[in-house]
Amino acid sequence: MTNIKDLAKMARVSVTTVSRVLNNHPYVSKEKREAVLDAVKSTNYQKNINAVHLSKGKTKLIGVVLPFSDHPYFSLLLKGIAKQALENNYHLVLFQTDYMQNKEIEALEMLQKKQIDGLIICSRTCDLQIIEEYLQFGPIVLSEDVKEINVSSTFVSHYKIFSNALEYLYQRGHRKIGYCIGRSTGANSYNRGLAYKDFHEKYSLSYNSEYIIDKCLYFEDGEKVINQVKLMNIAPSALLVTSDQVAAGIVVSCQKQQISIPDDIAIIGFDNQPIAKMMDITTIEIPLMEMGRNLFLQTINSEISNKEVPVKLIERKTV
Amino acid sequence: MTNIKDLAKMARVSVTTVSRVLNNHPYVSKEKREAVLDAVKSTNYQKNINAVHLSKGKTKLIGVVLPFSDHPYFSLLLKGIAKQALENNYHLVLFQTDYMQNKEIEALEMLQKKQIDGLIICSRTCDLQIIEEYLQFGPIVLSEDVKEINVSSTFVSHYKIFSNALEYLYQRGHRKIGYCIGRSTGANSYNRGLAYKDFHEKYSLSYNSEYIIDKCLYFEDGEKVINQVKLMNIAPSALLVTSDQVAAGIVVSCQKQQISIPDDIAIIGFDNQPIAKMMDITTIEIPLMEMGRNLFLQTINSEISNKEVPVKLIERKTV
DNA sequence: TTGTAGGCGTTATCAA
DNA sequence: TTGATAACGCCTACAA
Repeated sequence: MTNIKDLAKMARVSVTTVSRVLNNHPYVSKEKREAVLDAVKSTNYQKNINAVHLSKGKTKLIGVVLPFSDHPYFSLLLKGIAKQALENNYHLVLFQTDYMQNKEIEALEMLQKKQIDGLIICSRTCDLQIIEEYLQFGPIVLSEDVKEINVSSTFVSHYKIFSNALEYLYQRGHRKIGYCIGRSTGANSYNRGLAYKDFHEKYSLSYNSEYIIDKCLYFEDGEKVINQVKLMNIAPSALLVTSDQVAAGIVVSCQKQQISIPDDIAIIGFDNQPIAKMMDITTIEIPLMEMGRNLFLQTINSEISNKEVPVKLIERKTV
Repeated sequence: MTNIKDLAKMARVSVTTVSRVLNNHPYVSKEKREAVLDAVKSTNYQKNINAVHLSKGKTKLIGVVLPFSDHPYFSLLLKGIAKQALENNYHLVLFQTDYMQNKEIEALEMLQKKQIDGLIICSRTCDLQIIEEYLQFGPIVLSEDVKEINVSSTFVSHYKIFSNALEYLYQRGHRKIGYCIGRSTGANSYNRGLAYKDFHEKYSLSYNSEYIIDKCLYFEDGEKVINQVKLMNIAPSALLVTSDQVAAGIVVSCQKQQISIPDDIAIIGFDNQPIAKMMDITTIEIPLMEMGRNLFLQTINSEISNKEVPVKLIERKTV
C-alpha cells in the first residue's frame, strides 16, 4: 500500500505538499501539483481514511438506531435518512436493536469512542437520562416529541393525530373505538394512550382495555387483530391502526370473513403508503422520507432544533 | 478527552501497561491492573477507536450494498446479516445504491480506503470485472451464483428454482405461464430468463414476451400486474411471482375483480414470508435470514467459498 | 512483569 | 510557495 510519504518521494516534494494537492489546498505550483498527481495515478494511490479520521477527529459516519429494518415505517424513515446522507457525503452505520437496551447503548458508546460523528435514534427503549449523558460526545437526534432534555428532534405529534382521528370517527357516529399499535411501551404509544384517554373523558365514554391491541407490525398481523375482535363481547365499530400494512391485512382478513368495511368496522391506517391507496384505505399521511431527511440534517447542523411535522387525513373508503 | 497517556500518568505506569490492561493481555500485576482500572473509572475513559483502527489496520466494519432497504427481500437479508454481525462484534455500513453504479463503486472504494474490512454485495449492477479489481483490498461476498471470478458467495439457483416451478405448473396442465420480476437486468433475472427459455424449448412451447412483467416490487404492484394481464389477448394461466408481497397484491386484486385463483390464474410466490402463509399462497421458500448470516460469515472467514442454499416449494392454495 | 520507542498515515502549525 | 515536524491515540516489538 503506497502512502503519502511514498508519493512525496516519487514527486520529489514534501508530504505537506502532497497533502495540499490531495486536499485541493491553494499555494502549490503547477509543476509540483502535476508531479504529485502523476505519482497518484501511477501508484493507484488511495488515502487511508482511518488516518484521516484520527487526524481530524471526525469520521463522516452517522449512526442510525432502529429496532428493525424490515418494517415499512422504519425502512422508509431510513430511506430518507440515507438519501440525505448521500447528498451530504456521509455514510450510515446501522444499529438494529430489536429494542434491546444494551444495543442502544452500544451505539451511544460508538459516539463516545468517536467512530461516528452523530447519532439518529428512530425509536428508543432506554431512558432519556442515559441519552443525556452521551450528549457531550456529539449530536444525538430523536424522532419523538421530547421535552425533558435538550436534544434535536423531528417528529409528528401522536397526541394530536390520535385526537383528531378519534374526533373524526366520533363525528361519524363511532362510540366504540379501538386501536392497534406496534408495541405498548415507548413515548409515541404513551402519547397515543393519553389522547385516547382524554378523548374518552371529554365525551364521557368508557372503553375496554381489550380495545387496545398491540404487537401489530406486519400485514399478516391484520388477521390476528380480526380474530381478537371477533372474540370480544362488544366489538369496536372502528379501529385506528398505526400502520397501513396492518390496516391492509385487516381489510383482507375482513373480506375473507365476510365482515363489511366500513359498515361492520371502520378502519383508519397510518402513513399513507402506496398499499393504502391501492386498497382504498382511509389513512393519516406521515411524510416519513422527509422526516428522515430532516433527522439527518439536524445531526450535522449543530444547533439544536425541534421540528414537528404536519400530517394530513386522507379520506378514502374504509370509514 | 483523556487518553492512554493520561491514564498511564495517573496510574503511575507506562502506556504499554495501560494498553495491556485495556486489552486483557496477560503479564500485568494485580496492583498495577487495579491502578489502571481505577484511573479508567475515575476519568470515564473510552478508547478513541479511530486510533485503534489506524494502528491495527482494521475497523470491524463490514459494508453492505443493496439497492433499497424498504423491500422485504433485502430487509430480511439485511436482518440476517445484522444478526450475525452482532454476534461477531462487527458493525455494518449501509450502502443504499438504488442500483446506481457510482454508489456501488463508492462502497468498493471504502474497502480500498480501509474504512471497512469487507463488503457484502446483495445485488449489483456493476460488472464483475470491476469487483475483481477491488478484491485485492479485502473480502467481497456476493449473493449470486458467480463463476467468472473467484469470490465467495451465498445464493440460491434461480435457474433451478424457475425450472422446478415451471415443471410443477406444467405437470398441473399449465401451458401459458408468465412471470413477474423486480428488474429485468441483473444476474438473477438472467438465469430466470434462461430457465424460462429452456423450459419452453424442452416442451416446444411458444411464449409471448409480454408474459414477462418487470418492476414488480411491492404489494401494490400486484394490481398493475393484473391490469396488464387483462389487456393481453391470450392471458397466461399461471404466474411465477418473485416476491410474496407482489403475489399477495395479485391475489387481493383478483378478488376485487372477480378473477378466481387458481382457476382463472394460478400464482406461485417467492420467499415464503408470513404474508404468504396468511394468504394461503403457494410459494418457494428461500431462507433469507440464513443466507444473510452466511454472507456475513463468509466475509470474515477469509477462505473463499461458494454456497448454494436449498429451497423448498410450499404447496398451498394458489395453484 | 514492565517500560521504551517506533510505527500506523494524515493533517496542522509554524518557520523559512 | 514550500517543507520540517509535531500532533492524533493506540499497539507492539524489543529490551530489560
